[in-house]
This record gives sequence, structure tokens and C-alpha cells, in this order.
Amino acid sequence: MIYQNERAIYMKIADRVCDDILSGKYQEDERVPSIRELAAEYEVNTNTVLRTFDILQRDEIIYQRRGIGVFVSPGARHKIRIARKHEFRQHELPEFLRRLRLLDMTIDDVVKAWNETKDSKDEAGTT
Amino acid sequence: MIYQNERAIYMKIADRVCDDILSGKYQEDERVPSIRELAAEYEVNTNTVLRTFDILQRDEIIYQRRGIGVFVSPGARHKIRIARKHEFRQHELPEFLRRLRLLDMTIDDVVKAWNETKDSKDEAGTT
DNA sequence: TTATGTGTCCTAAGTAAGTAAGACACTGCA
DNA sequence: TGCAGTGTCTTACTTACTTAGGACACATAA
Repeated sequence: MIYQNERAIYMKIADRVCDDILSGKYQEDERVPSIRELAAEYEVNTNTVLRTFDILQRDEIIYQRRGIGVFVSPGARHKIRIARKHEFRQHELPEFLRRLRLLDMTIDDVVKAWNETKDSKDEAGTT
Repeated sequence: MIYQNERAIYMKIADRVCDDILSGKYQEDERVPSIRELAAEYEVNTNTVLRTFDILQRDEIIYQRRGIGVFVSPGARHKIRIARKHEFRQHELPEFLRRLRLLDMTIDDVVKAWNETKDSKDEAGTT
């Protein structure tokens, strides 16, 4: 039985946007899809995306220009990396290992999965 | 920036109870703390814990006896393990590795953390 | 200037989650 | 029998989230 239930769509979208900045899909000072476009992509109301952008702007990840669009702030990528790494070490990793241990599993299972996904990437990169 | 925001306290409590069944804190056919006790422990309203027990009973993890208490169902531990393992392989592990990769980290960081927490447990078990 | 696409704001509504406080029914025990 | 502890249920209220639909302000290009 799994009971996680994370709601707040606008928060999840914020996380996705950060993902895309980290991965380089959105470069710094580059334009992000418009509120209406993102609302269509995620199939939510424009107000929901608006709330996403509210907190992203509050955290200086993006900046909005009335009538033009939304852009990635300079230094956003680095800022996200720092925050994510901290969160990872402090919470995600310990929680992950805790759940791993609760299932009597070992790190080998994780390493194996890592190598498998890594292999598929190598194949794409090679040849 | 981390935007997770998982609400629904009653779901988190359900997860905690399952943790405690997995770890052996609550044995099968053994009594679980009363609704009022758990409400006090987690500092929530009794109705919130009631909702937790509603879904745990629906999933046959527990059974309630009016006037007596709440008990762990026979086979609950096994049932939770199956569900958790499935969830782990299907979602938690892939998502974990994805986030790891987004941070340009490698599996070595995870192995290291695993060994460290494992060491501290070994010390407690030995001598 | 006008049209279009953008961000911004508003009101209205519904749902889920959580709290609060109390009442009732059942069980075991003194 | 009476009491205490339990699960159960009810009503009322607040808050956060999400949707819906529309309106306005601004910037750019035709």
C-alpha cells in the first residue's frame, strides 16, 4: 500500500520547469512558453500556471515581462542546482535509503538499475 | 528550488503506520495505538486519524473492533511489501535516478551514503 | 492605427482537507 | 451495575487548491 498523495499541481509544474532549466531545455535569459501554452500543455487552468510563475518569480527563477513573455533569470540554473543538491542530501537520499532498507533491499538493486539506464544512454551516444 | 508540497496528512499517517508494520513495530493481530493516541502523537484531529484508518481498513491492512481497538490484519505485512516493492521499482527508483542524473551526480554518491548508514548500524549490532 | 499575443487581474464556484466539539455505542473490568 | 476507554458519527467551519470565464494593460508587427 502506497499512500503519498501529493497535490498542488502548480507546485509540480514549478518542479517541472526547474527540471527543464536544469536539463538545459530552457536556457538563461531565454523565453519560456507562455502561460497559456503551458496551461494547455499540462491541461490546467491559466490561473494555475499563473500561480506557478508567481512562486518562480518570487524565488527569482524567472522574470516576467508584461506583453512579451516569461524568461529564465540569469543564474537560475546554478541556484536550482544548489537548492536541489541540498534537498537531495538532507531529505531525498536518506528517505530513499530508509525505504530501501524497509524492503530488505540492498544498494546492489539500485546500482543495477542505474547501470541499465546508463547503458541505454551510452548506446544512444555511441556509434 | 524544491517544490513538492505534499499535503493530505491522513495519507502520510497511513504511510507511517505501514512503515511500522513493515519494521515489525506492530505485529499482525496485535493492537495498534488508539485513534485518540495516534491523533495526539501526530498532533492532529481524531477525525484525521479516523480517515487514515478508513483507507487502511478498506485495504485490509487493519481491522477495527468497536469498543476494543484497532488491530493489524493477518497478512498485512506481506501485502504492504508487495505493494511497496512494485511502487519502488515502477516509480520511486526511476524518479530517484532521474533526479540524481539531473544533478550530474553518480551512483557512487548513493553507495557511499548507503555504506555510511550501514556502518553505523553494524557498530550498533556488533560488540 | 489595428490586430494579435502576451502578462495580469477579477469574480464566482466547487472540492478536498483539516479542525473543532460534541454525542453515541460498544467492550471489558471493577 | 457503573465507569473508563474504545470506535463511530454528526455538524459546522476554515482554508487551500483548482477551474471557469471574462476583462484589462502592454508590446510588437503588419
